[in-house]
Amino acid sequence: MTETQGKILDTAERLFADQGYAGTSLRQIIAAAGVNLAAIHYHFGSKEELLDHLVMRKAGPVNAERLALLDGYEADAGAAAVPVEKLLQAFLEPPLARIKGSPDFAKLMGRLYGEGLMPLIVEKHFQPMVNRFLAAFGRALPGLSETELALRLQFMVGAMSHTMLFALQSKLPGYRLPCDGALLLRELMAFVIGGLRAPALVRENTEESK
Amino acid sequence: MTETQGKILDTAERLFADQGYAGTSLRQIIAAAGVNLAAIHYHFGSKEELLDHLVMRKAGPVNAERLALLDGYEADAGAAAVPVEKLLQAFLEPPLARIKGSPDFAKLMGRLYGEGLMPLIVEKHFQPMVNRFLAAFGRALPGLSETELALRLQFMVGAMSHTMLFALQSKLPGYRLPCDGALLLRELMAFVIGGLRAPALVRENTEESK
DNA sequence: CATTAATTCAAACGTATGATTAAATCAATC
DNA sequence: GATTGATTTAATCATACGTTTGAATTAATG
Repeated sequence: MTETQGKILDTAERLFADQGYAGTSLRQIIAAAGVNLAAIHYHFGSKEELLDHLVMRKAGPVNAERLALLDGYEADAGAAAVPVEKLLQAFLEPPLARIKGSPDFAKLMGRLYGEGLMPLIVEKHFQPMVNRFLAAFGRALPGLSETELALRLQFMVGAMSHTMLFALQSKLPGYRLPCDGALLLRELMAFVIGGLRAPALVRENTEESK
Repeated sequence: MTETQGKILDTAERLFADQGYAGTSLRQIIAAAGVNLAAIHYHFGSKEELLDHLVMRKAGPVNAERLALLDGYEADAGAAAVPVEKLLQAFLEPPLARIKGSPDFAKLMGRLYGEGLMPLIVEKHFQPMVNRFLAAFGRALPGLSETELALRLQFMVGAMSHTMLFALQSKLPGYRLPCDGALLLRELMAFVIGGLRAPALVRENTEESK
C-alpha cells in the first residue's frame, strides 16, 4: 500500500460518501488527493474497481467481525437458537461502530444502498455472511413466515443504512441527531427488536399446517 | 400539460428511478421519450428543475393526502393526542399506496433519499408537513426525549424509503419480497409501531425533572 | 555506476455532458 | 388566409468525463 494509493482511497471514500459514486468524478478525487489522474488507473484499473477496493478494504473486516460474533454466539447457544438480541448485536454493532472512527466509510455504505450499487457488491462479496444471518434469524424468529421475515429484515437494513447516511450529516431542522455512536446502536437495536418481535400478521405456512 | 411534457416527465421518472439522478443523462431521457433535447430546457429550464417538477407532480398529492388524514385524525382526537397507529397510517399509507400504481415514482422517492437529494427537496417543499408530524408524534409518544424521538423517526423513514426502493426490484436471493402493497403497508406499520413503542432508553428531560 | 523495474507526469484520446441558439414547423386568432 | 405566438428541430456551445499513452522521474538491484 503506497502513500499514493492510500491518499486516493481516503479521498475517494470521502467524496463518494458526500456526493455519491455517479456524482463524483475522478478529477475531483485526484485534485483533492493531490495526485496524478493516471495514478487511479495505474493502481486500481478503473473507477469501478476503485470502488471495489474501497468497499472491500473496510467492509471486509466489518463482515469478518460480524461472522466472528455470530460464531461465538452460536457456540454459546449450542443446539438452541441464538436470541434476536445477539444476532442484532453481531449484525449491527460492527458497521455502527465505524461511524465514530470512519464516518466517511459509514456514510459511503449508506450511500451505496441508495445508489443501488449495494446489491452488486453484496452479491460479489457479502453473500455468505448474508446467508448465515438469514438462517440464524429464521431460527430465532420461528413465528414468522419466510416472506414476513425477509420483509422485516429489509426494514432493519433500511433503518440501519439510512441512519449511517444521515446520522452525522443531516442538516435538516428536526432531523439533527446529536448523539454518540453507542447511543445510536442501542437505540437502533431497541427499535429493531421491537419491530422484529411484533406479532406475525400472516399465518405461517413454512411447515405443514394440517 | 402538453404531450411532450408528459412524455418527458414519465420517462425521466422511470430512468431516474432505475439509474439515479446523477446516473441518468438528459440524452438518455430524450432518446427514450422520443423528443428533442431542447424540449427539456424549453419546458422545464434545467435538469435540476426537471427533477423538481417530477417530484412535486406526485409528491405534492402524497403530502396533501398525508395532511388531510392527519387533519381528520386530529379532529377525531379532539384535545387528546392522536394514537401512533393513526399517525403512521397517515404518514405511510399515501406513499406506500403509490407502489402499485406508480412503482417508478415510489422507487424514485427511495432513490432520492439515497442520493442525498431528499433533504433539499424536503426543505423546499415538505417542511410544513414534516413539522406537523413531528409535533404529532411528540404528543403521541410523550415518554421519548426529543433526541430519542428524532432518532426513531429517522429509523422509520429509513425502513420506509429502503422498502420503496427495493420492494419491487430486489434481485438478490433472500431479498426477494413477493407480496402485495397492502401487506407491505401492514407489515411496515407493525414493524414501526413495535420499534416506536420500545421502552425509552434515556431518561427524558424535555420537561423539568426535579 | 549501470540497469532495471516501479511509479509519476503532462498531454491527449474519443465520447458524453448540460445548455443554448436560430431557423423551421405547428397551432390558434383575427 | 395572413399573422402571431407556441413549440419542435438540428446544430453547436464549452466543458467535463473515464481512459490511454509514452516520456520523465524515482527507487531498487546487480
